[in-house]
Amino acid sequence: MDQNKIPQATAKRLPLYYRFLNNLQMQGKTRVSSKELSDAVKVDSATIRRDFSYFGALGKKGYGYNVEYLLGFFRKTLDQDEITDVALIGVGNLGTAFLHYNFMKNNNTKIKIAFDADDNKVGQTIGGVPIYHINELEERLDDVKVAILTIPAMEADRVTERLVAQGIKGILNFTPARITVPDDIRVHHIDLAVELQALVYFLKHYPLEKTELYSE
Amino acid sequence: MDQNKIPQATAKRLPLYYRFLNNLQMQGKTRVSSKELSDAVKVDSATIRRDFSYFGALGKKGYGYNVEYLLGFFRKTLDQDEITDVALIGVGNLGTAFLHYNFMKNNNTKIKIAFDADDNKVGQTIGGVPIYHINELEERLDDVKVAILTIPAMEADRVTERLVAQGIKGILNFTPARITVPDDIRVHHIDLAVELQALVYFLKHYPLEKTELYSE
DNA sequence: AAGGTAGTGTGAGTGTTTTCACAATTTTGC
DNA sequence: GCAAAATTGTGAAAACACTCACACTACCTT
Ligand SMILES: NC(=O)c1ccc[n+]([C@@H]2O[C@H](COP(=O)([O-])OP(=O)(O)OC[C@H]3O[C@@H](n4cnc5c(N)ncnc54)[C@H](O)[C@@H]3O)[C@@H](O)[C@H]2O)c1
Ligand SMILES: NC(=O)c1ccc[n+]([C@@H]2O[C@H](COP(=O)([O-])OP(=O)(O)OC[C@H]3O[C@@H](n4cnc5c(N)ncnc54)[C@H](O)[C@@H]3O)[C@@H](O)[C@H]2O)c1
Repeated sequence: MDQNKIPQATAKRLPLYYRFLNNLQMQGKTRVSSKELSDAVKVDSATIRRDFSYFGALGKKGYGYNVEYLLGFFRKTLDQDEITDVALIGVGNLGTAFLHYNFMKNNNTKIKIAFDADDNKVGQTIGGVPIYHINELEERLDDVKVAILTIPAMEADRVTERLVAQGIKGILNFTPARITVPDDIRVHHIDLAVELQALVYFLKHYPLEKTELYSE
Repeated sequence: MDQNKIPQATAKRLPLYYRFLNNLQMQGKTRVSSKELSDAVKVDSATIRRDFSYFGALGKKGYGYNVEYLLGFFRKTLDQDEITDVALIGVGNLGTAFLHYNFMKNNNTKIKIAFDADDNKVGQTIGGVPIYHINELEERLDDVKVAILTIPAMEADRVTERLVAQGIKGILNFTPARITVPDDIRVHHIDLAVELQALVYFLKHYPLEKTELYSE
């Protein structure tokens, strides 16, 4: 839809910039430099300028960026105006935490509906989100296009297939299973155990001196 | 300590390989090819071979890799023999989920101790992990070197400072705050709201046809 | 209204990661 | 015991990402 000239790495940082700009605005700041932004979000200032430059000249030389303007620009770019509905599959430990949180603080996504296989959970409402039985997936999902997967790894492939059949286009997968999907479905894996192990590995094997290695 | 010739990107994939090899072994498989691994973990087979090659020649041409041998090798490389103790700070929605889970299924990390500021939580034990008051951090932390941060963003910087003062070397930060640390402390951010927003952004703005874009 | 200052936008350079593609080698089946 | 099949390990190329460094310009101060 847009020019997909924007590098993947840049796209991943946009939500971060957006959130920080929001904070700035709430604090009443009207201008900001790439240097200040850099200190706050821990991304090199040249990288920030480069990132912004993919969208054109948003700043002013010798001045910096106008917070209001930049924010307005990103709001449009990130489609912050329309809310994207999300379905959550699996109301266990993690799923429940997400329902309570619900990603609504300056965010454009909202968990609208949840599913679980456990009859004790079905019928409840957590954080304002109704929980239905997974058997009702096909009739209840409507046209939700994004799903968060927090079910046991064993179930992941089977449920994924059903989600895809219902027209889901994006999946945020918290299970350790690397799920298989058609090419036009986007899956982001967040594998918390791997993240923790990787952190430990880096601590043990990498020179822990100078040059903080940025977050991801 | 080790030769840090291994690329960052490779290091992040190691735990993933390790876990999958474990599964294979439990299924009784004795050999595996980079192609099979590729299908399972969704990483290009050439990338897998390259990754392995940093550790020397682990496979045999025309045959593949011996699961037992490879697993043994990674066990040593990833220090799976010794368990790394972890502290969890903030026993709220997310923190509680982590305590219940505790990363112990084929993993080398264990949450050993938790802290919270809420007196109602202090004194409890969740998933076998005792919860102490954050005021006791300095006396109770012992020589734990890794912390998981699941407190409100507002508190992040203040608590981080205390953690660093106590000798913490690695932080897995789930708060949206980009915390500031000395250069020799490693921080990995996992920003769930950003992940979700980025997924939505990709769905809307990137050609959703062919070529699945790899996870992480 | 002019000179100093701050700070962008970007060309060019560097570093990192992925992918291609194939010679080398072992296994497998006959 | 030989030919075909399988699959590694890696040089080389391509793709991607980050950073340097500076010309340029808008703002600010006096
Ligand atoms: N909790 C953590 O800290 C943590 C950490 C890392 C990874 N994970 C992964 O996240 C996933 C969820 O973890 P959890 O701790 O929340 O597990 P959990 O067991 O607490 O929750 C799983 C939920 O899914 C439901 N469920 C089971 N089968 C289902 C199905 N077919 N359809 C719909 N719902 C179904 C269960 O009823 C349960 O409520 C797991 O794959 C786990 O490996 C969790
Ligand atoms: N829950 C989610 O799904 C989710 C999603 C994205 C991001 N996050 C982030 O993760 C963090 C935790 O989220 P949550 O939902 O678990 O919040 P929460 O409010 O449920 O839990 C926070 C816990 O930290 C404790 N706490 C507060 N100040 C403390 C201090 N100084 N020291 C020790 N403990 C302290 C509180 O008592 C509470 O138990 C937040 O920063 C949140 O923005 C959460």
